[in-house]
Amino acid sequence: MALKQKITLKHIARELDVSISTVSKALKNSEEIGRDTKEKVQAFAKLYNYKPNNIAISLKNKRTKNIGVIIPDIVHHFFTTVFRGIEKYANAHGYNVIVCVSDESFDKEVINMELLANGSIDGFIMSLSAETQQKDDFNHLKEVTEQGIPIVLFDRVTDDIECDKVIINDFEIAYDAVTMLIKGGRKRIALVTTENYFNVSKKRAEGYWKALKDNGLDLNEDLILKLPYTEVNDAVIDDFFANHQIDAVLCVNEIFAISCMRSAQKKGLRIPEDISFIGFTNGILSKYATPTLTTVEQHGEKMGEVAAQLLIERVESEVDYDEETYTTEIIKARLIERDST
Amino acid sequence: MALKQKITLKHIARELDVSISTVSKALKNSEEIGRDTKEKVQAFAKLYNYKPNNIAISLKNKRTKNIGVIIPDIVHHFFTTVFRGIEKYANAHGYNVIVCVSDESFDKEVINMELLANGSIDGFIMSLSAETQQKDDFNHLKEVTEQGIPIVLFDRVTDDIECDKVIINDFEIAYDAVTMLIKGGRKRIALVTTENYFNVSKKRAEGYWKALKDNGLDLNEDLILKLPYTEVNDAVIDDFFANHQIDAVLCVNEIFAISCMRSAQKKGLRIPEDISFIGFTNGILSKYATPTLTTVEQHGEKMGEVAAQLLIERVESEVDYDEETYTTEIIKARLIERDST
DNA sequence: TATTAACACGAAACCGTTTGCGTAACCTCC
DNA sequence: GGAGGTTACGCAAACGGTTTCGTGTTAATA
Repeated sequence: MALKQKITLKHIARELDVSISTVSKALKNSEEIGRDTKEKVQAFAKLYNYKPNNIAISLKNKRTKNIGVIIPDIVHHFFTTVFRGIEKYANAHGYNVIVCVSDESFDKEVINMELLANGSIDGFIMSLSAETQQKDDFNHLKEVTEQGIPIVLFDRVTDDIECDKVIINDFEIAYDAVTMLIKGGRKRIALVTTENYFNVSKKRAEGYWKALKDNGLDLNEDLILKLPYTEVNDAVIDDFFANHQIDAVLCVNEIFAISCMRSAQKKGLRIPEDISFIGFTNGILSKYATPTLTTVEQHGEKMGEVAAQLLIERVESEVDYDEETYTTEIIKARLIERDST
Repeated sequence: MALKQKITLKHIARELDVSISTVSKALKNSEEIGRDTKEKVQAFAKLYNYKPNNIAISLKNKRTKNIGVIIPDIVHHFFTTVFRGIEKYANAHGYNVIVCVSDESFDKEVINMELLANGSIDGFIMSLSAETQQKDDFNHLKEVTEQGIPIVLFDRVTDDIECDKVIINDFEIAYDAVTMLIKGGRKRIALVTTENYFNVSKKRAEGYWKALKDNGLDLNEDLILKLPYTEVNDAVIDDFFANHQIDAVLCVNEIFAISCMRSAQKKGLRIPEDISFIGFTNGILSKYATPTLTTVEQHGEKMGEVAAQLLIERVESEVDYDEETYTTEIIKARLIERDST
């Protein structure tokens, strides 16, 4: 479809028989331009609904007012809430958001970043894909930062890259959750988690261990179930519950928690009388499960807002730090108690 | 943060002592340029990792390779799946996706569209906000199409705008769902829906009516519950179930369905023995509810792909139709039977 | 030897804006 | 009446590419 001619400065200039620069200045209400001319130009521009071309301005300013967001998955409650926070803050500050989904794939992450890094965006907000964390390869991030494009990492971060970061206090909140279970009289507390290369899972596991230790409980490796993040295999979970004496479970996400609850219920256990459950991510599932699930609210929207704020501030700061100083913001998670505990 | 100088054609040209045009052509492997020069330029470009500036290309081509997506909500299973489809297809065809969330607000929808329409995108894919449907005001869409920017509407569409559309067969699938309930022996079938200004809800309601009528059942207005789309008020639902004899419920979304199931369960009804439930949107809730929910799979991802395809084809078609001919693609929904029926 | 075609490259326009600087025209004041 | 100061505007470069057309050099042909 051929675009119909949008009106440009040139058209206005030709029509009013003045120069392009005069039109430009007149529309900006420049002192340089005479009263009459300004009024004439502004009236004409309004009449024909002139809007400056963003692309041309981007080229001139070397600023696109676009933020690139790269997340592993969009059909995922936590990421969507973070995204909402980003979008909200960005929009309120005149920025648009370009989203790319890495689909947990290293290659897609690389490709997406390269695509966007060629002028399309002023900076990145991202959460690392599973594969990237597993490979432990962050050269694509390094290249981007070396080009002077700022990155803000959230949730799934890495120490290998120097940039602003936004995370939750995974260790502490897991510690608190397990401590709460113990205070409630639970002794055989299971942990259902993903592989360790997930930074966050690792920290949550450490919080779990520490809480057990601090309360005089042994760390029983048998009570730790590691599941692939992709597909929940109910048989494995059923097996786990069949072969272990468990009176409480900490799960690193909602789906794991719900699946475990179902398995326990199938086995005839009563929740929370016989067994308690705590999950991560205060999503729709936790709220509507039967029984409702006690869970860790990660304040995703807040994370997104903070991430966007950090990025925009850095993009707009004209200062060129000799020794750049990056901050890591920690969003305090909160335990929401419901019927599963 | 000051951007470090990215390498441009000009740099390469100066360095190799050739003209900018030669460099440009050499990198495009133009026949015009000699073998030696080409190799020299290409090697140099590779060495310094030259990548053309997207913005400059956009300005020249008047094509951004960006798609603007405007949806009412991002923290919503259906919209995220559609988005995933859009993103997937778009990315595979070299397009990026800029997302704006209207938040069900007319004003935000207008502002977002105006912002993006000034050169940032080649076309829109959108689903109308609740407020827009309620106000029945589509001038912002008209303005955009009159500028020659194509729009593809999905799910929440309007007849007032001539453009490509992607919808599901809401009427038929609601008809089928209710018919199934009737065949299962249900007689007092409730409909839990939103206000009528939602195009889709209206069509679903019509399917519901038709199925009742075709099977000799009376349409009982008492058995229709209209809820606000924003917040589910459990008290209202409890009230509804307390005061009506109901043996089956068709809900226009997942949340309504789950909320209703809980209310029925509270009342002591057994699902599906005493009462059956069917919802719309095959999301995470339907899958993990107890009992699992029979639901209408809308194939959101497919919708997204089709929408993206329609848009991209229109954007890339050079033809300027005298009488533009628009298509409305209907994605066939599918009933997924689970334990609630 | 003069004509011409092929080759390899550069100049310049263009996309739409912004902005520093130059300058014509008028005014003012001594 | 010339110096100096405003005022109001235009020119041109710049952002980073693409592309059309022109041209100098060489080699093939008449």
